Amino acid sequence: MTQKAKNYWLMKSEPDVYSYDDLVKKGSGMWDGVRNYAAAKHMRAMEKGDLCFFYHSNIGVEIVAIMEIAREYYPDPTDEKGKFVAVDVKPVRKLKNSVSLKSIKANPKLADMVMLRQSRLSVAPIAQDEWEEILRISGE
DNA sequence: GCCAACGTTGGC
DNA sequence: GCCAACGTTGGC
Repeated sequence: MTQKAKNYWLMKSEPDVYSYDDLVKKGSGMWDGVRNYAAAKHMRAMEKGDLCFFYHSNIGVEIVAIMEIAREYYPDPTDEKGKFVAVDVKPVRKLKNSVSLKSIKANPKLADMVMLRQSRLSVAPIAQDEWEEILRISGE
């Protein structure tokens, strides 16, 4: 049974630390280690079944895949102070073609994306029309 | 490796 | 509660 996603997100990871292929290998993953209040706020708003782009920062610098929120937020076990949260994710599929930051910046429809306005934010919301535009660019 | 952007910390 | 100093992120 497929649930319709209510919200769309984007999460960044450095692929030499944790890549989409690592997530596929494991089957599912815990998204932990976020130490930024704005990012944590977004994670708290995530609902099971929401879809999320997997973005590779530093190496590649592109959106490579789609994943799904498999479990809503819970206290991040790696945060001793108990302030931050983690969510569980599972892979959905790789994009047919990765969407580079360059092509996002070049697209006027994507100029207002949160990830461009706040480039250092590791977890960002995506509007539905932005989501669809990125899928279109990726050749889906 | 550099540097801009920006979040966090700590003194007052 | 302000703000300067500092640390971190992430693109290039």
